[in-house]
Amino acid sequence: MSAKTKSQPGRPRSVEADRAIHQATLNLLAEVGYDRMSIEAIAARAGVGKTTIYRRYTAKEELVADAIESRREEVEVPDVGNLWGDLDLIITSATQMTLDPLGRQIVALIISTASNSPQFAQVYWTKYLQPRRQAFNSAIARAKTRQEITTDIDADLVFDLISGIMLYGLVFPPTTESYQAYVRRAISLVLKI
Amino acid sequence: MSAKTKSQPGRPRSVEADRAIHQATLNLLAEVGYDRMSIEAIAARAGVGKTTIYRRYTAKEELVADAIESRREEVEVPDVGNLWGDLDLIITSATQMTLDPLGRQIVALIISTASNSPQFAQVYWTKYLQPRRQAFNSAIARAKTRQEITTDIDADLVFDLISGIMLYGLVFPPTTESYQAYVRRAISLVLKI
Amino acid sequence: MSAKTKSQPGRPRSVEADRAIHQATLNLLAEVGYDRMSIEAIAARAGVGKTTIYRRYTAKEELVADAIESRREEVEVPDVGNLWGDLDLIITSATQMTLDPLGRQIVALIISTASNSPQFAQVYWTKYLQPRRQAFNSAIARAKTRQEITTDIDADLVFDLISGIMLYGLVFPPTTESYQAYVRRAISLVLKI
Amino acid sequence: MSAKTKSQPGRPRSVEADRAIHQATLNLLAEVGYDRMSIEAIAARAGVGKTTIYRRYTAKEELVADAIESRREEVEVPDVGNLWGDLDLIITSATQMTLDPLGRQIVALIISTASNSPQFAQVYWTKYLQPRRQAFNSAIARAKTRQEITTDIDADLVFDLISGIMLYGLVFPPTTESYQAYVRRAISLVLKI
DNA sequence: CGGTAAGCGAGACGGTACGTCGCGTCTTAAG
DNA sequence: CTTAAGACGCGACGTACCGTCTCGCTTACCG
Repeated sequence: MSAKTKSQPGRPRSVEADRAIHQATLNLLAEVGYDRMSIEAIAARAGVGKTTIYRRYTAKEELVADAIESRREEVEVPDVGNLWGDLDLIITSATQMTLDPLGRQIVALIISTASNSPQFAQVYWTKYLQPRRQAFNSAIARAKTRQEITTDIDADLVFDLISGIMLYGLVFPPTTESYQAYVRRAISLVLKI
Repeated sequence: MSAKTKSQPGRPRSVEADRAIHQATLNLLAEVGYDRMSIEAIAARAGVGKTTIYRRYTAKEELVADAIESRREEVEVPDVGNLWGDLDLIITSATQMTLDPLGRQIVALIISTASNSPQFAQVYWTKYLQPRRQAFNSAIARAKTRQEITTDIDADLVFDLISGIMLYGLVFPPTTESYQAYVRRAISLVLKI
Repeated sequence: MSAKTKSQPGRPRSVEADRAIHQATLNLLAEVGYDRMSIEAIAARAGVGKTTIYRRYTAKEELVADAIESRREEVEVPDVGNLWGDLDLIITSATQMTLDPLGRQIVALIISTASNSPQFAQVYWTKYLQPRRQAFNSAIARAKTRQEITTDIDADLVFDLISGIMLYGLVFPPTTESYQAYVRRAISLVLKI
Repeated sequence: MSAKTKSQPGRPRSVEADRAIHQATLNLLAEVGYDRMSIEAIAARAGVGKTTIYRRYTAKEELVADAIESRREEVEVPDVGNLWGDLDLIITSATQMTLDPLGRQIVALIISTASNSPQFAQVYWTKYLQPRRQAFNSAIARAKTRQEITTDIDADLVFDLISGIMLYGLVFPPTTESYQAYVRRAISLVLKI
């Protein structure tokens, strides 16, 4: 008895509107950034009444979090055969997200708001951090198998340290070397290799 | 004699107004936070016309950066005789900044905006990070002298890693242990001690 | 059936707001006069957002012209049986308008602005001048019937002359006699009676 | 001995500044009109500090009245040998004042403010009306001498009626004939010629 | 199959804050 | 003691969005 799809009375919410709202939100986020992005502009861009947005979301945060979450985004789990190859892929994948304007805005937004807004922190965690942490754990496990790493390491803490330095490097970009080189140097130090 | 202090024509800007604006800005920042803080309210609180603020700053960022910069803040360079004692003092000093509301807001603000605004990044760097980096370097040097540390380490990079994990821990607070314990564990790992 | 009353989409404009705006405008006009009357004050007095006013009117002139026009004002067409009786009523009716503060302000405003603003001139013409001109024409016609007047006169031009002297007398009030006496003297001269 | 030119202590007021202020005031009056003309703009245009203006005048009215009064303006008293010739000259002289922008603004200003501001009424009276009234009186007197006019007329009242119709014609311009023709027709009627 | 109930676009509503302009006063140093 | 310059506290400007509220009009389902 699938009572799950119990239909409510009245006209159902339009999925077209959902899509249009998500799209408009992401476009505007990329173009003007979170702060300068007005609900009014989103509604106009999506060709939708403001009511239709406010019926779905009570706060701008919710709206944007949902829009970000709706983005299809694959995090590939690489296995190129050696540790540094895997790590480079992970770093690159994490970094290239900041290359298009939307990615930059999303990162900036997460940094800005994650600490205040569980909303965003959650989305960011499950959507971006979690998959990469898993990929990282797998890479480390494989490296141990290959005996590239012999010592016991706290993979989670190492991952956090690397995430931390990457975050820090975005906020205060290194001046004497490239971002990539800087991060690689940090990883070396942490992994003692 | 250089004519540096060449006086401009016209009535000079009021230093009283400067002070009042700084004070009102910091108070409101602590009370309602950066986003909800209106220029109008600052002017009212400071007993000053809006013009007087707009004459000095073209953007809210500038105003707040300047107000933060104007705060007298001593970063003591501790020397308690052993490495962990020194490190604990540094961590604590960095952490306790987030204890009063103003400190919390300032940190949140820096995290929020530093990546977008060179303005804030610069202030944060010279006012908060730089002194602590120096203190850290001294502590490491003393530890070497005492032979608590024998290996050669890249103190700057280590400092960045620690700063990074502290930042990361603010954005995604650890769930299974205290912030302090989390940071100590990370430092241990990085310093291999 | 013509589709004249084709209803626009969206929420219709509030007639309550219309009324409140008119009333507040007239009150403030009477209290402080046109120049010192701020849109902000009107909005506050009417319990209405500034936007609601700016949505309806692009200029203060328009707003005030509309408010004045909305005033119900009867111009009685007198017939007391002889010419001078009729004329006195017309003069009095025109004059007494300046007795309450609102009337004074409206007259002052029309005098001030009519030459610059077709807006006001039009309102004043159709609302105040036209009815009186008609009343005057009727009075003259009746006087001819009664043979109080024998010569042929250009009633419109005479009316303009009288209006002119009344205007002139408001701008440069006579010093040696009353306004009413001054106007009567002028009418005598023009009508050669 | 002539203590008239008793010199005050301190620096005397600059007559250059006086002239510059007058000139700037008249220029701006012509360009943007009385209402939109700001003291700040006058000071800037005149190359003068605001203080210098406020020291001389306490109100905008005073300033403008003084500037207008300072204008050199000749009202010629014509005598061309017959009444209508004289009258035409007077009408023309009065009318052509409204041809350049400054003239238009001055007339509009006088109409606007004369009834409220004795200041302006006085200036307008002595500077513009009085001379023309005298010219008119002379013309009438000469016409009597020439026996162009035989009846006794109240020249002052007639002048006021003509002034009135000219004012009225400026506020509500005649639509079926020229201003000049309209005024001539009115004069005919009043003078019964 | 016709009624009922929610969703929809549009856009007006009372507000708050924006950044600008001008007011009339004041404070400088220079003359 | 005046001057040019220009900062000051203040009040209003006209605009942009906020989140809420009507409108007339679809949609769907349910009895």
